[in-house]
Amino acid sequence: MAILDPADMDKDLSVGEVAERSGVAVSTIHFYESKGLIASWRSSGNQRRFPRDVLRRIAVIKVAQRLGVPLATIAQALKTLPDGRTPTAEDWKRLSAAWKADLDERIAVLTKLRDGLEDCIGCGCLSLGECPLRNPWDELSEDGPGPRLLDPRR
Amino acid sequence: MAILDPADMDKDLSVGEVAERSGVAVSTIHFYESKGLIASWRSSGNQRRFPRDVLRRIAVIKVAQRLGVPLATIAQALKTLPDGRTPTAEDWKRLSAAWKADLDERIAVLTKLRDGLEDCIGCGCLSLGECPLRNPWDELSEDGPGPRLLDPRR
DNA sequence: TCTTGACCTCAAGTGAAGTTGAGGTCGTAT
DNA sequence: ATACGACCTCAACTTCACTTGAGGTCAAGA
Repeated sequence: MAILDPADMDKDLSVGEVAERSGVAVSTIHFYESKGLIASWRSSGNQRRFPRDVLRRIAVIKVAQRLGVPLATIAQALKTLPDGRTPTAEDWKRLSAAWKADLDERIAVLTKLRDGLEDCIGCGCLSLGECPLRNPWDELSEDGPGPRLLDPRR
Repeated sequence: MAILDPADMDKDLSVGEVAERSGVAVSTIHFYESKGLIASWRSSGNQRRFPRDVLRRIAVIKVAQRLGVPLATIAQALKTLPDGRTPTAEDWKRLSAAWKADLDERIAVLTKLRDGLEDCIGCGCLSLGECPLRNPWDELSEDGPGPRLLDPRR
């Protein structure tokens, strides 16, 4: 099938077309479908057919991944949308704002870690109880019992 | 054996003692040894005995991990030390300075990502070619062909 | 008709950083 | 003498996000 034939512009997409247009591998698309992140119907010959908005869904997934959001969380977020619809601009605003908060948190943790490291490079002590890098239980990062935010790569 | 008997202060440590004093699991110590991060000799009864400086080595490993350095890299760094000695304050200064650069880089990437996201939350476009979040090939993070720094969780 | 290419399913492999379990040994306290 | 805890090895399992491979189907072009 010719790619980008103008007459086909509103037709659903095969898995290969989705792969080409979204930049992800075919196997990844299968995988996302198995995880419920995207959906397809089947042609008479049992081939997947994707509505065009799958491209936007994949875009959202990819951006969320760059933000460090795990696939399972992305899947959950997408399921909160009415009818499992593809995120509108409004939906995206809500989702991305939430994810941005996690990102902020992670940046804050890493920044504190860096500052602690800066203080510590000179001393070379690494002494337990004195060195802020040694035990994660101080203000460097709220750890210990209690709720835990998005894994800050501790 | 009583723990912390003053008479034993200069003896080598069993794996259980190392675990207790370093706060890592026994299985983790086995694992680190298998990866060449630490070393031990064996007692007459085939039990591991660790020189005391293993505690400092483990401290270095743990801090490096918090910085996001993969174990394989830590292992390599430790091997660059003469005789595979445990890092001195001077060694630590050198190693941690290098790792701090990676950390800085990661923070910079995440910060740019956040800024891009901030600009994008309002628009909700996610349009390829316009949205800075969509393609990682712009100044957001130097990708594409060429050397690649420490994986910025793309 | 035959071959090619895109597609299908399902199972298994990858790598990081360990954890868990089975089955066995060592040494000491009772 | 025996029980107990700490130790031993080795293999297999875990999670995440996929990739790879084997074996099979389907439709179109030469």
